[in-house]
Amino acid sequence: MALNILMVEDDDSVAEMMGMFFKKEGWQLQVARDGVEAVDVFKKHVGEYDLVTLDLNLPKKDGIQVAKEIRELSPKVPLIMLTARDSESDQVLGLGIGADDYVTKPFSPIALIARIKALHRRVEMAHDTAQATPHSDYDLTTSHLKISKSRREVVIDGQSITNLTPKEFDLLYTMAQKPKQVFSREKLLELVWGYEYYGEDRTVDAHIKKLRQKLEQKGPQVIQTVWGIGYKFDDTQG
Amino acid sequence: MALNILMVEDDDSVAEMMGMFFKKEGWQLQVARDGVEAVDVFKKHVGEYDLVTLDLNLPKKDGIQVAKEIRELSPKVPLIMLTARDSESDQVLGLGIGADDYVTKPFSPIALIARIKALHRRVEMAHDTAQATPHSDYDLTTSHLKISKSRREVVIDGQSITNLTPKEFDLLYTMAQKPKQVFSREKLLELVWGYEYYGEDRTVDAHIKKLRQKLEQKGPQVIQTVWGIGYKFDDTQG
DNA sequence: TAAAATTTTATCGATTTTATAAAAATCATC
DNA sequence: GATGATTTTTATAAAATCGATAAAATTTTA
Repeated sequence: MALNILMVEDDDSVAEMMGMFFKKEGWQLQVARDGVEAVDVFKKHVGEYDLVTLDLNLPKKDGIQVAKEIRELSPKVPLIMLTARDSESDQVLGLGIGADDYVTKPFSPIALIARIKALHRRVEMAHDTAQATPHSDYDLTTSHLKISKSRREVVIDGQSITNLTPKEFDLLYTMAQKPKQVFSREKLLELVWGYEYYGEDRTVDAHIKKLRQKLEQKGPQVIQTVWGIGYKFDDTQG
Repeated sequence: MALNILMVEDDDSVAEMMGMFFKKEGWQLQVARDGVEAVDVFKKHVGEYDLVTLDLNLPKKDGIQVAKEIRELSPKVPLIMLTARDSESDQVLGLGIGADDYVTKPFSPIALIARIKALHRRVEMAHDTAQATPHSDYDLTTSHLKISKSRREVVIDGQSITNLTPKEFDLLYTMAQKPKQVFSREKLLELVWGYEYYGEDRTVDAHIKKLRQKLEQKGPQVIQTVWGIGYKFDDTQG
């Protein structure tokens, strides 16, 4: 993941700090210091940025206006808004600018990086599935089950399951994407709950249990325990 | 996760409070009250701390200088800077010396603990290749067998073995990485069980026996006893 | 060949890990 | 805000593994 990021930020210290963290990740950073510069730079390199972060309070032209103009140039580029207060975040959402995420200041560099990775992963996945399943309702098919992300529905041996909770669905989908691969509880926490979540390993167990309950009413055992390591999805046996 | 943490903090009330919270987590806390003490303590116990938290504003020697000196002694030790909310220029300087995260004061104990856990997990994961996404299904192939670390699976003469315990798998993988090389029991204890483990040689024998049982049901003898020395992996004969 | 040393095998309690259920906390919706 | 659904935590039971020991088998050596 070698990202090219445009950061619109008037506070040099913030930009500089993020530059150092991005460098560690191997990412390129371009900084624009006010709204007018932001639009100019984006226009000149349209299509080149993988992601834009945008401060709401900017000199010369405010963040909302900049967001709108960027959206006109590139309707799909991932956009993260940086806002000073929660009330502003609500504003951003209310305005329907089409920001993909927002982060309130002050934020930790790690947190912003986590958000960028998560957002980028979402975008990549949407891209993949769009290519992979243009003719099918389902995003993923294995021996015994079919999964539709848009409908949040799982079909196991022809029987539909629509009552999975969000966590249950995400857990199943994450593991089913790589059948037979063993996922540690820590890895599942990172992939399903997100980098910024800090919970107990046992939480995963609890969700696995409920997921198994719902799935195994209607089909074979598809989630196996790998003792001392974690869990895996495999519906090719039994 | 039993961490040993060095907290460099001149405010006793902060240190004391964190001490209580860390205790709940089962973590060890060492406190240094000024910059000079910090470097002294770190130097004396170099390599022993899993993580250092460092206040930027310290008596005697400032946090930036302390960070630099700690970095020279241990380039990789996770380092979290604690900074006053409005001194962002300090943040930048602090981060220039390779801090891994920073937390702005005042912070809640829970938040700092969360950051510590996240950072520690990140460091652990960087070490841990077992959970990484593989390029191929198998990490290692020899005459009779293929080994997949991510699946914790061994295929011997085309037949899959998925019921190896963690120790059994690690033992096989360790030896199979260098076929024909003889490993003493001590060496295997070190490589598989770890440096800190002080156990009996016979333990290795017991695990070798169980491993052979599982493997030799489905294929040829792949682990040979080297009398008076130890064991080796070799599946080129038989 | 007999004795000594080493390896293999079998067994078992202690420890670690996982499953399950239920309580507590959080979140979302009206 | 109250209510119900979801998520998380906690407690305990159940299962599997680990590590030590000792006995049996094998190999070495005297």
